[in-house]
Amino acid sequence: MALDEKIYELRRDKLKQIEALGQKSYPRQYKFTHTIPQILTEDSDKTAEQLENPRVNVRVAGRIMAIRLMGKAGFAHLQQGGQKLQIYVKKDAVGDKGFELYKLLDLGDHIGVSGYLFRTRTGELTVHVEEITFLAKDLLPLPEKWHGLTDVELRYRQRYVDLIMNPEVREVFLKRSKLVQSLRRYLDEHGFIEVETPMMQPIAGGAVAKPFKTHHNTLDMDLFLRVAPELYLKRLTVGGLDRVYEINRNFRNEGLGWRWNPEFTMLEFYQAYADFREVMDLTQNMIVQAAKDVTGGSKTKWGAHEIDWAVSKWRRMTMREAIVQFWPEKAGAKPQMSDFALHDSVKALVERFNAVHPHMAYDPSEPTGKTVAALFEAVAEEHLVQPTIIYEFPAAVSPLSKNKPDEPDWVERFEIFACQMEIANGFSELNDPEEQRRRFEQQLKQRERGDEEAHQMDEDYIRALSYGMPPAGGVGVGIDRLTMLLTDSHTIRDVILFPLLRPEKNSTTEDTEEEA
RNA sequence: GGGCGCGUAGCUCAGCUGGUAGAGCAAUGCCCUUUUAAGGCAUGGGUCGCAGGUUCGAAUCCUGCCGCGCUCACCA
Repeated sequence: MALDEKIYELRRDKLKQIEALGQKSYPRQYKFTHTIPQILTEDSDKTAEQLENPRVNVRVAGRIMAIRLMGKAGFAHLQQGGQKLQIYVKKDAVGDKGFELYKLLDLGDHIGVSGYLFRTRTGELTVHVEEITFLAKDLLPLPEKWHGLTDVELRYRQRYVDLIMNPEVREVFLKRSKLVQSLRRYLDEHGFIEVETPMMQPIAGGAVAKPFKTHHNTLDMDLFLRVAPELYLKRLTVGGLDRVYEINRNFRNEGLGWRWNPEFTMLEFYQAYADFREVMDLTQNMIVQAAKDVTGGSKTKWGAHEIDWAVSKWRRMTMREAIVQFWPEKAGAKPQMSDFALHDSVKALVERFNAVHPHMAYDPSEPTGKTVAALFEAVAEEHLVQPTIIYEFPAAVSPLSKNKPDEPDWVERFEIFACQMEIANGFSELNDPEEQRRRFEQQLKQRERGDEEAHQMDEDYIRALSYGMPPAGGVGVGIDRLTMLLTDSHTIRDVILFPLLRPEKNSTTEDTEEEA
């Protein structure tokens, strides 16, 4: 028998002994007067004398995270809400049965105690226990108290244990929740309504990405998990929902990395009668407000960098300006604006860049605009640590945005970068159905070239646009990445509670697969 | 998918040029009525990721596989 199985059996045995003492093994509820965080905020400043007169009586519940028995008395630390409070259990105070119960308790058990607060000889705020109530048993041993749980794989697989042992993990997810709250509040206050659109779609549109495929049995229909809600949200602006947003999951069947998880959460919103500049400003203000709501200030730490979210500190430049500004000296003279217009001059830029840098992928048969966008990522992205707005994107990588009136190969689109990550993407929405059809047709040509990520034709979307979509600006914001920025997390897996992992060996899922 | 690294007790980790497995915490028993990484004495606990190979002998060397991490490529 494995050690943890032995401990499991031993603890089941103790549970029976606890029942024999008259305690319920799995009671239904516990009426508490205080939470542990509450006691710590209310009573941490009180002196020993102040706690004696008048006495502060408390009933609190928590999980045992440390326990020390010393003959006929003992201490334990209870944890609740990520915080710990010490309890003192004396045989004289809890009686024979109460002390028998105390001796049967293990690390990880849930108990409730009633008693009064006092300070120990060393000054620690402690509950002098008069009654212990057993609440639930931990049958499996918790990780070691000093080092805790550090194995990265175990932390992701058994996030419940990670959350018990590592308070900073709890903080990250509390901040993530605050972030989403803040974004919702901001949009609600600006007259947006929240909607939910299909995650299972017959055509996976709205972004350039490989979708996951699934199947509905009764309808005998192949479906895709959505890569973006975009086309559905814009159908809603056609329907008269002038300001809509959705916060939900997108699924992209692509590589994993520190910035990429196959399912990720995105905020998308659309505002009728606004262009890309107006939603750009709105997004910037919304993010600045969110940083304030989550962290309490306008500056946050990310690794060695201090990120200043104050609106006045944001930089704005066009994609072409960014390539010029961050062009590496080793690659020779900085590009001229006119170099971005022609296939051959762009090719020359790539060759100059690749000669002195790790090679960026380059396919001479791809549209010139696509190469420019790739060149931007290779040249500039790593320099974009402070919040920066990059605007004016090539039309070739923007099949859903409006053209710049004076430069039709470029579109009214922007992205927000910080800490070398793209965190938002927005544009003046293309609402001309005939131009949209031409864009889809261009994408189809890229598909024929073998680009699996290129957009498919969506006839119903074009039909919707044909009923007249108001001019609108729309934006997508990566919630996971924004959480990373605001919590100093350096991998997306640290801001996703249950990141995708391969199935565990000998797991039940594997067994059932074999049976099926 | 490519490259690099890791996998030893429930947890955190040692284990040398190959000689048959260790510590701390956790666990079990005993002592201890203000301790706090409590302490003291004693005890139990291992398919050294899996499968082959080399060898008299493998946790250790070799090969393959599985899992994880980092990184590169593709993508947000």
